[in-house]
Amino acid sequence: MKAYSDTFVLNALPDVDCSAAYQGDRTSCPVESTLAAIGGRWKVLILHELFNGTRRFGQLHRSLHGITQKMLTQQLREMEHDGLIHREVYTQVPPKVEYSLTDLGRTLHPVLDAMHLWGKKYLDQKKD
Amino acid sequence: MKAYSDTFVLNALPDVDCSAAYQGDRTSCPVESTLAAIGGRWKVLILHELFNGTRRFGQLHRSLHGITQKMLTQQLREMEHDGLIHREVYTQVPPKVEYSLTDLGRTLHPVLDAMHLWGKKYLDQKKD
DNA sequence: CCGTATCCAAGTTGATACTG
DNA sequence: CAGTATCAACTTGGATACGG
Repeated sequence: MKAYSDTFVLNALPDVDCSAAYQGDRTSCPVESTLAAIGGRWKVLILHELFNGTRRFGQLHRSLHGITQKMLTQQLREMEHDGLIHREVYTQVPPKVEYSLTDLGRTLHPVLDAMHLWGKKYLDQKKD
Repeated sequence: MKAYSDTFVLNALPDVDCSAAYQGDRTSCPVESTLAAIGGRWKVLILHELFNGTRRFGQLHRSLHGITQKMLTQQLREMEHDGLIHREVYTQVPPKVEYSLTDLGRTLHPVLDAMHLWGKKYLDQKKD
């Protein structure tokens, strides 16, 4: 019980009434906001790509095996709207569009890192 | 760019090919597994409750304003199946069922904590 | 008290074809 | 190259009623 209390800032959680988060929108609870920002079908994979550097639309399309153009555009637009990524359009023929992380987007790294660490432990444990 | 590289274990991410995660199931990438485990409509709120202690079904139902019995049962069953929570049935009349976090469930704390911290920063920034 | 069963509305994702 | 547009399939969540 006390195993985590001195390791993590646990009582950061209760300072917002997350139990009442669903009156109206889903953003009253910060955890829900984070989930909304990265919870899309492909968003963490897109973030993973962009953490490795700037990418063109076509590059992302080829890297994220199985994604359709529609979904890629849609997820990128949402992340741009949320301020996580930057979209740079080069007016030329043929067109060229580059996507990169914003400063805010880069601050997601510890979140993804925590999720990655837990996921690995979880997958290991499931083998038993 | 190097702002985070010495603060976090960044290159934990690329050791699994997350880009190819969607061939077959959605669990090849550890980050996706974590998302699957906590991504339900009410799961982080349920976890939040259970981090504060053991709860009866009715208690959860009252705390999570707006949740239906069907959804509460469904989310609890999924989390039980994933090994995050423990379900203790007391065979008595009227029936009594208690839910609590497992050890694995408790290890989610740093994840939720990271998400909570980021969400707060995100919500603050959106006010501008 | 703690559920299950059924039905339905809404949202999400995908397949496919087309365009500046 | 980097998208849009349209339609169909699938998934999710909720309202309601009933049961041990």
